[in-house]
Amino acid sequence: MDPGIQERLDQYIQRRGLRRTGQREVIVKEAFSRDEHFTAEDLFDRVRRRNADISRATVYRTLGLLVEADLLRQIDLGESQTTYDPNFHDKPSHNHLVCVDCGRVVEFEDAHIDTLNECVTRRLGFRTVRQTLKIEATCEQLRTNGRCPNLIASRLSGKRLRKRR
Amino acid sequence: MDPGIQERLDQYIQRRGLRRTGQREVIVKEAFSRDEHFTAEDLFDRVRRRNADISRATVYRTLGLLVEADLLRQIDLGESQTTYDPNFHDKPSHNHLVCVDCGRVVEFEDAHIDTLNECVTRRLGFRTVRQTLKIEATCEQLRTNGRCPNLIASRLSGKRLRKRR
DNA sequence: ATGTCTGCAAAGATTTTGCAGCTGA
DNA sequence: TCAGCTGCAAAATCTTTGCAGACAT
Repeated sequence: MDPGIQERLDQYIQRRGLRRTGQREVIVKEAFSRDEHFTAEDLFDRVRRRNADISRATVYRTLGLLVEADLLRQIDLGESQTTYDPNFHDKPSHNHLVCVDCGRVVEFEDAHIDTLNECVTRRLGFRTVRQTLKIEATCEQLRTNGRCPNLIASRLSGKRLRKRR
Repeated sequence: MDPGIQERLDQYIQRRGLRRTGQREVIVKEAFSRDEHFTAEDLFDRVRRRNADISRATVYRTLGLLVEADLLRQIDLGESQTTYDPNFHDKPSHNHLVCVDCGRVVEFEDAHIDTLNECVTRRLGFRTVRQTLKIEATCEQLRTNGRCPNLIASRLSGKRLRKRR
């Protein structure tokens, strides 16, 4: 886990007169231990696997805290559960491409996109606070070769995107 | 309401062997009677106001139908209820700017954005199916003049954005 | 000391679904 | 006719909350 995360969280906690607790420590460590997106339930399961004594409510409350502290971001990947993205600290302005064939999510940054969006926003009389770009796309390999390595991998791991409920 | 909507819906209904019912007619007419975004509950209320005999379940089911038929699009404006956008038929590739000051939503199109995103997608080995760009921004007028007409208007109508639950 | 956190269980909000009867093609 | 549609109420899903006791500072 990027040590900057813990540092920024500590600052946030201090500034607001909150408390550093064992539960928060475990949850935060787990949330940022991988750079995968996750849902509240995912995280609850992961936390349970290493420490059986944290309640679902605390996980939800800590997620709220991390979002307020701007360490975690809620993103919309088209699923019914809220998804959290732990990678905005390293890549503060990244976008998401979701493969409709296999559900794989690719994160990418592009300065041109940021610049262009900023221009459009200015022209409309606003100033950008945050932008969210999601591209849903099909895999070109699957299209031309009839198969795509991600599709196979995702079938094996059961990771195809659920439909919005 | 754009007559193309009804036409495309009829086609979809025919192709899939579905039925044209009175309830669907009312719901569809109401959904596309304005170009505002709405939630299932909003639409249910509007429908109720003109015809007291349609159930919430039918509204939900019809919304699902309209999304499948690609006449309505689910969008993420940061609220807890699913929001539907009836304007994708007229403007198939528009984006959303949400003012964080007043909650106003501005829809805009920009060919440059589309082109650029398409390029990036290609470079990543995919082909775009759909893109969703949401820009959260502050009002420049509010910033420089200390006030913004939309903020005032939105306060009057109680339309500030709810926080994600 | 005292205001924050936590776990629990209950409540809340939103959406989906099983079923019996109704209706459009 | 008969598959699809509807309303109803119940269920399901996801998230929040009130409360009493525990804990951090």
